[in-house]
Amino acid sequence: MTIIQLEYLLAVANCGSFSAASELCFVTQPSLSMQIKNLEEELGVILLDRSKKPVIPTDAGETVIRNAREAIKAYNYIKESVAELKGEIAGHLKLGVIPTIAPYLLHRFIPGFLARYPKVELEVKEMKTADIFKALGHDSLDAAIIAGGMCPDEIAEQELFDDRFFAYVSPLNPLYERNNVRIEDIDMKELLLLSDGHCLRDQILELCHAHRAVHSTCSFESGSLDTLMRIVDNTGGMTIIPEMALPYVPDQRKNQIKTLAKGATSRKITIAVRRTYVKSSLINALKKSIMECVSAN
Amino acid sequence: MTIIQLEYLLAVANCGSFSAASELCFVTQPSLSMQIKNLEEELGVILLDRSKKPVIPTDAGETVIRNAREAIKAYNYIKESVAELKGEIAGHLKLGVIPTIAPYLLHRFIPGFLARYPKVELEVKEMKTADIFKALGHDSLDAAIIAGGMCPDEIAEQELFDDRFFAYVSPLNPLYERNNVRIEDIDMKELLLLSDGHCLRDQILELCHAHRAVHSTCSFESGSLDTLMRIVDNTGGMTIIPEMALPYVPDQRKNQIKTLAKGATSRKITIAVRRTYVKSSLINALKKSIMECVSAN
DNA sequence: TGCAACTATAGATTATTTTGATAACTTTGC
DNA sequence: GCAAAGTTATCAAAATAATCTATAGTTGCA
Repeated sequence: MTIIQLEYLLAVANCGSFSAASELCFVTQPSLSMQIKNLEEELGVILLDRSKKPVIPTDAGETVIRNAREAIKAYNYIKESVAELKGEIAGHLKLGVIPTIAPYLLHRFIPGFLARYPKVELEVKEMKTADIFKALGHDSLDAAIIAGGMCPDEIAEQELFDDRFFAYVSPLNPLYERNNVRIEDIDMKELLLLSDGHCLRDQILELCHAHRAVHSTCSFESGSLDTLMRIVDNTGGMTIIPEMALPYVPDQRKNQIKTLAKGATSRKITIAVRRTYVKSSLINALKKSIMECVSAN
Repeated sequence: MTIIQLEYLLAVANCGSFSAASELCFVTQPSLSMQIKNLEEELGVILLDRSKKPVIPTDAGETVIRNAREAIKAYNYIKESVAELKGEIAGHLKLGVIPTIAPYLLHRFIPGFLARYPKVELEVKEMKTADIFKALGHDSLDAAIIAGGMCPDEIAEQELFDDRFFAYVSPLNPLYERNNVRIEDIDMKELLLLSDGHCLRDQILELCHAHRAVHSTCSFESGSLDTLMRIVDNTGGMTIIPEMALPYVPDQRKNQIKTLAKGATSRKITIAVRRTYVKSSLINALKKSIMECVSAN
């Protein structure tokens, strides 16, 4: 039983196919098949059910895969601890970012981060929060930038900064006349929201429901805040946007931005990592880069 | 960085010598030296200081060794979990037993245990409690049978049974006339004790000190209870022996055994294992075997 | 039935590990 | 200080293991 065999097994478990896994591992398919066969022979159990499409683990396979993930984590942590000891900021960092943060934050810290730590290979992926938690769980991600506050136990959060909410109101909307919008004045029928699965959507709904019991359906939904704002511009509606989106509102639209009155009208931006065997030196470097470019404002 | 390299490293760390480690790993010394060199090259740090005798780890080596132990544990646990899944009671079990338990318990359960689980390779070692805790820490032992109650945090105990204390009194001693001895009647000058490091010695001292503040030096010390009893027979002294030793007192000496009056006059016999990645199926089998032969009395 | 996509098998090739012999280096005792 | 003993490093050859290419055998789907 070698580390390579375990890595091949995890690759198959992750992508549900021998041939796809072999590409991921940069070997030919027979090579990978052979190693998995050897592993099964040594353990004396069939680990994968090849008759199913996609290939799924057997019960024994589930157990081995679960434990193998732990073992590989501990194994990788050895190299990591040495790098940290040497003070080297190097290695591969897989970072997830939620869609309501990515367009406003990524381009600000990534150039600086890469310039400062040239040995780091950064791989960024835009993902929704639920997928991020799953990916952190089986090491498809090392860390993620999310709106915090509802992490499962096995994920740890480090707070970066607070991100206030603002109303973005169409000139055709009666609220356009105000400079400060009260939550209870918002007409839910005119509130445009992100599509399901975006945590910003849930946060905004929660914000509104805290002030009124009505559960209203929304007239339009989109996956992108920018799209949402453009729709607002051309209808009588409104939406709620985070502070980090403000600089990207065109100047002639700036007067459509309204502050929100009182209450917990903000989200916390955090870095989420799994609790065991994190690439702590890389994460700290990342945190430093983000904090610097945020506080530079 | 392969598992074998890590195992070689741990072997050197455990025995302080390349050549000794190579015997332990069943390879030649050049082979082991080469692999360690490769590991050092890959990690980019010197792990072992060869100038010292015995060879000691560098600071980086300490870190790597610590993390490698964790990784190897997790790695071994994979096989173990499969064995457990298959319901197989098999594998290698390294068991430590303290000297005041070994001669009275081992021979009773070992034959039955080995007969019942023929695939288990049992390796028993008589060790003092402090050494057992250390050995459990770096996997030189899988489990141990000890007198419980003072385990460090990282060691877990499972209670087996209670073992009462009895007085074993010389016919020449005034207490010989009694059937029940009170702790406070014992003359510390006549109490023979095991040599330093035996936990039974500490337990008895504690027992006596709880009843009187005097701190007396003992006139004689031995490493074996049997020796102690033979000395008692031929002097006017006495000692304290555990219940499990009673059947091995010769019949003509049985009347030298006296019960002890009230108080916590017993020790708890427990199985100690480290908290992570234990060979739980093996341990359970062991526990079962011991409990059966103990309750058979 | 036949095509497409997938996994298994086989033999040749390449890479890695181990070995045995030996050299270089440390300690220890005299 | 200088052998003698013990320990680690080096090197080329042999043994072992992993990979590749090519191909055969599956399975699912039209």
